Formats: sequence, structure tokens, C-alpha cells
Amino acid sequence: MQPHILVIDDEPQIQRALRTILTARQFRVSVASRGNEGLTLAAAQPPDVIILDLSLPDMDGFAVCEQLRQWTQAPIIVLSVRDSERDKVLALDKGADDYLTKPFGIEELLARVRVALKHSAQALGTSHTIINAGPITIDLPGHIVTREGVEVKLTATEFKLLAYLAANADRVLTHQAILTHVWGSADADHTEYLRVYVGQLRKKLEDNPDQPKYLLTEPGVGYRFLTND
Amino acid sequence: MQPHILVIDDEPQIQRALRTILTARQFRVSVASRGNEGLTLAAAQPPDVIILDLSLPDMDGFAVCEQLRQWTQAPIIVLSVRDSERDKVLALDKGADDYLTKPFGIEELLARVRVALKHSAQALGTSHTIINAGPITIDLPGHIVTREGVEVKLTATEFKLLAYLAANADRVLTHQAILTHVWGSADADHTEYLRVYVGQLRKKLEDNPDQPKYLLTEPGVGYRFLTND
DNA sequence: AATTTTTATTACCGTTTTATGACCGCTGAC
DNA sequence: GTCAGCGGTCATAAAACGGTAATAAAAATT
Repeated sequence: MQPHILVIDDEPQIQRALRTILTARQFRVSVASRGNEGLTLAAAQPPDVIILDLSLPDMDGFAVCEQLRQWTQAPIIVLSVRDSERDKVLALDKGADDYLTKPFGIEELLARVRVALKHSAQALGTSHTIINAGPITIDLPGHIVTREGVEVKLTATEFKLLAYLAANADRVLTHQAILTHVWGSADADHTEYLRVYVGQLRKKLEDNPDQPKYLLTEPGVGYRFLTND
Repeated sequence: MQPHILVIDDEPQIQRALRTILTARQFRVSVASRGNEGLTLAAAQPPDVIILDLSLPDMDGFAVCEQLRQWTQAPIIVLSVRDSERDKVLALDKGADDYLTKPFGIEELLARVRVALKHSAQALGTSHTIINAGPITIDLPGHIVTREGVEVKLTATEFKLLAYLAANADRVLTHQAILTHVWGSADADHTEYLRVYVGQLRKKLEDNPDQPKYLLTEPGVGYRFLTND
């Protein structure tokens, strides 16, 4: 299957140019003019790479980036007319993978898209937006978690934690990795947060929180979300 | 453990600047002035991120990139005075993950290093380094050890020890080397730890712990993990 | 401004793990 | 033979780890 690229940019000439060039290179292309539209499209058809313009009519590009990162790890290439270092650092720290200042060479963009695709190929679970594990269903873009069909209400942090574990299902995630991803690198040593929040998730999701079947502890290492295929 | 960054650049002032800044940010830094030296260093101490200047005294930066990609997937951030699109495309297609034109802002570089580290962390989680020895299977990233298909529960230290022995399979590892790697340099002389923990591993892994087939003692020297049946 | 929800933080407890010492047996040197 | 040194085994106290409940602080809602 051809890689799928989502372009979020409101300038018509950029839209046209990118669509033409990317289609010519055999990519499947979706285009959104507004941030919200982009988020919806991304959720409906998970792209392999996202090209995101920072200046959008309806919302801040940084915010779009942040929102996307709540549930997808697809590479984000940010485009912007602004060359300021502050913007670059901010975008990259909000989860962007690359930052290109307009005007840019089309061959450079394509090369950077190739790099992004290489990365997205490495990160497997990216394409699944809905994860199942026994009676539990996690709709990542929709921020909805259900157990035996009924919705389970999770707080923002609980969801972020579960989303990260589920996006890397069946793999061990170290305390460090989880903490830096969910709480930020400043809290990388607060393993007590993990104990508390994993406990809360277990209480809400597991049939028998004492003997978890899905949210497993890997003693001395971290945690793992089991999907029991 | 602090992330390790390898800088390959021959300009003394860049060397100095990067070393200072990166060290201040708690990274472990190695510096090479020539391409060959860089390749050797990378092999000796695999870095988490490589910062590579394209213009080197002894060899072409593109070639260094290509060579590195033969065996490592560590993210490579290319630095160059040349802003030409051709160079960028070439470098990225040769395996670089990012391309920064000098002069660059130090905060931007740091942000891009953070992005690279994010990628290298992900790559680690997905690569399936599995070691086999007779009935024993060791899944290093998964932290899972099985014997005849059934999972063997190991403690964190037991696993760390076994992982180190298995990662250097069939080679003799001295008491010193093992102790510094698993327990840290402070405990480098406590060979009694080794006796105890190797014993525990044998009990859990060997068919006949008295006559080990895999976890061998090298009298007076150290231990060796055998994979050859 | 008051109330509720969420997040950060602490204290405590049971269990597991780790560090560590005592003891034992083998092997080679004298 | 015996003794020293090395490696293996067993037992155990101390420490670390993970789970849970409670509470304080902050944020969001009303």
C-alpha cells in the first residue's frame, strides 16, 4: 500500500503544489485547510506522515501538534514562514519531528518526507487508532475507553498514560520512558506517580485489580500493556 | 544512564562549543576530528545520537554517513556550511536523519538532538534482538527469558547479568568487566556477587546446574555464556 | 466565590530482591 | 596429607520496590 500523507495547510497554492508533487511520487494525499479538519482527517485515516503548517485559520499550529501527539506517533513535519529559533524549538518540543522554513526546496521536502517515512516504518503500532484487549477498547483519537461496551471515564493523565502503554502494546516500557512521555523529562524519576496512576487504571479497567491481566508490572523495569491476541 | 552523543567535526571551536554545551546538558560526549576516528569511536562505544560535520579532513562526510548506516541505526544529525539543496537531499538519502546549516542556533540543535533521542529510544524498543542458546531464549528489549518455551522469571539484576553475558556470547568476560557493567565500578571487586548470581541463573536456566552447559566458569578469569550447541 | 474534579505528594505495609557472611568442597602446591 | 585459594551453596538481615489509601494543592466548573 502506498504511504499516506496528510497535509494541513490553508494556502491554496501550497495545497495544490504539494498535492501534485506528492501524488506524482505515488503517495496517497489528504489535504485539510483548518486545524480541526486536520485532526479529524488524521483520526479517520491515520497517515504515515503529517505535513503541518504552523499558521492556520482556526487554531494554533503548536496546539494541533500537541493534540496529534496525544494519540499518534506519526512523524510531523512542520512548515512555517517564521524562521525564529523560538518557534522551531517550541514546535520540536511539542512533538514535531522536523521544521522547514518557507520557502523551501521541493526536493528537500521530499527527502525529509522519505526520512519521516523511514521513521514511521520503524514505529509499528502507529497505524492502529483503536486498540482492543479483551473487554477493553481504546479509541486513541476519540479519547474514548470502554470496558464491555460501556464507557470508562478516565482523567486526562490516566488516558495519556494508558494511550502510551496501549500504543506500545505487548512491549515493556521502562519507568523512565513512561514518565518522560507522560509527565515530561522533569519528572523522570517520580516512579511513585506511576504506581498511583497504574493502580487507578487497574481499578477502572481490570476485572480483578489485584491480579491484573492487562496492565502488567515488570518488576524492576517498568510496565507492559498486554493485548492477549 | 545518560545518553551518549558522538560529535564528528574537525573545527576546534565547534568541538569545544558542542562539548561544553552538551556536557552541561548532562550528555556523555565523544569527539572525533576525522571521519575514520569517528567510525572507530562509534563502533567502540555505540552512541545514541551522532552529530556529523560534512567537511572532514580525511574523508567525505557523505561516505561517513553511508558507512555508519551499514551497521547502526543511531540518528545522524548532519551539520554543514553548505546550504545547497543537493547536499541536503544527498545527505538525507545517504541515511542522515536531519541536516542543519551552519551557523545554527544552539537551542535549535539541542531541540533536534532531543527529537533524535526520541527516535533512537523508539528504535531500541522495536528491534528484536533475540539470543538463542539451546532451549534458552533471551529477548533483550522484551526482558523475557524462556526455557523450553516457558517463561523464566528473573529479577532485575539477574536479567542484567544474563543480558550482558548473552550480548557477549561465547566470549570470556572477566569478573571486573561483568561487575563494573552490572553493579557499577564501585563494586568492581565483589566477585562474591558473581558467584551468587551466576549460581541463581544456573538454577533457573540449566538442566543440570552442577554441570552447566551455558553459563560456564572460566577459572581465575571470569565467566562465559555459550551458545554453540 | 463555592464546589467539584483532578493532580501531586505522602505515609504505610507486605513482598521481593539484594547484599553479605558462613560454610563447604574441590584442586593444586608444598 | 594438609593447607590455601577459589568457586559454589545456603541462609538471612537490610533495603528497595510496588500497591494502596489518604491528603494536600491546584485546576476546572458551577
